[in-house]
Amino acid sequence: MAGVRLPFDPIAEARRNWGTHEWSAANQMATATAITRAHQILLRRINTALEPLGLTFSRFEALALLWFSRKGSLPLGKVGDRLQVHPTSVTTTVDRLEADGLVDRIPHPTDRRTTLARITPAGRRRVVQAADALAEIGFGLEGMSPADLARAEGALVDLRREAGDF
Amino acid sequence: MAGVRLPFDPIAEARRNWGTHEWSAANQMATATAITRAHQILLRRINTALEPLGLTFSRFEALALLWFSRKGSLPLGKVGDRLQVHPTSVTTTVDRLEADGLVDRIPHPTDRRTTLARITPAGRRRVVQAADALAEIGFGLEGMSPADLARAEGALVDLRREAGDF
DNA sequence: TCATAATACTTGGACTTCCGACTATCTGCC
DNA sequence: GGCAGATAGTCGGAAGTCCAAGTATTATGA
Repeated sequence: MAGVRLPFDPIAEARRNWGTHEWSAANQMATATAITRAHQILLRRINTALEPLGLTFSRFEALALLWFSRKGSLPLGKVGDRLQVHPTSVTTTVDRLEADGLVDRIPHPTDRRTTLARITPAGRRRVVQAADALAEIGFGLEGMSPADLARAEGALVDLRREAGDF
Repeated sequence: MAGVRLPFDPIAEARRNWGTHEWSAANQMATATAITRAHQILLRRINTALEPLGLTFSRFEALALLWFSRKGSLPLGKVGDRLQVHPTSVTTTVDRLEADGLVDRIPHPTDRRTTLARITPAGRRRVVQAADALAEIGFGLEGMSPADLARAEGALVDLRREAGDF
């Protein structure tokens, strides 16, 4: 809805409707749009690069999380917390990874409610290939200078922290 | 996959695998993650705020685009171009808006292939309420200072321009 | 002129995400 | 000890996204 050179009237009308918020609201709208578009671009490029490997970005994120973990396994709930997604999404994602033999489910040693997702040797090989493929395309961020990368990351830190991302 | 304090070994391992890309790749991964998380946070807050109005962010975006347009109507293809979404998504979105009486489909005056989506009076009333509701929550960006808003927007400009967003 | 290519939109299918509801298990406190 | 409430994961359903394929219409150029 922006990115989209907005004609003149609408902005004025929007400002009238938004009352005293006008300035911040307009800026927030512009930034929200920019983040949304950037995410769309990113996701499309990343999924395209991952597609030959039979992965999607969300499956890659889960696999990489296990890869990065000390033991190569994590409770499903922890995966959801780290990736900030709903428990249901974790179930689906792990289902797919398990069907492809990249991960398996094992019971938690002491808590019988808990299931661990564990990366398999095939999963480790695959995630390395995927990381390679993503590095190749600059994680979808080609077009951003090193300075822009740092600026974007820095500007988003407060939002993420305030939302409990870390 | 980050946001997620990464343990030590994995980073070193990733760097070995990513060969000469190490520096930029690590920064790109961090930024890609930041954008992804920011988008998740944003989308969740916005959809929550819009839910009582029977709208979602994508439906709001389409409705706002028509609201902002000079004639209150646009070809479906144009809507997709502006919002950077697949034609199929436009069809679905307009279907929903039309079912709710916020938009209607009318034939293009000269090109019979083309269909125009036109915002209805009810649609105009609804989009104003929605814009209000979003201004109320700062478009999901509460937590970001004015300086951060500008920084984020500025940092993402090149990415979007290079990807043909505007 | 008229066949071929391009454009506009829709349909069907696959994938991801979320929410609400449900089962199983653990924890805490009377 | 034992029951109430919290926690872990899964299932069904709704919504969004995309791709591939199909129909209709317009544009191109030999």
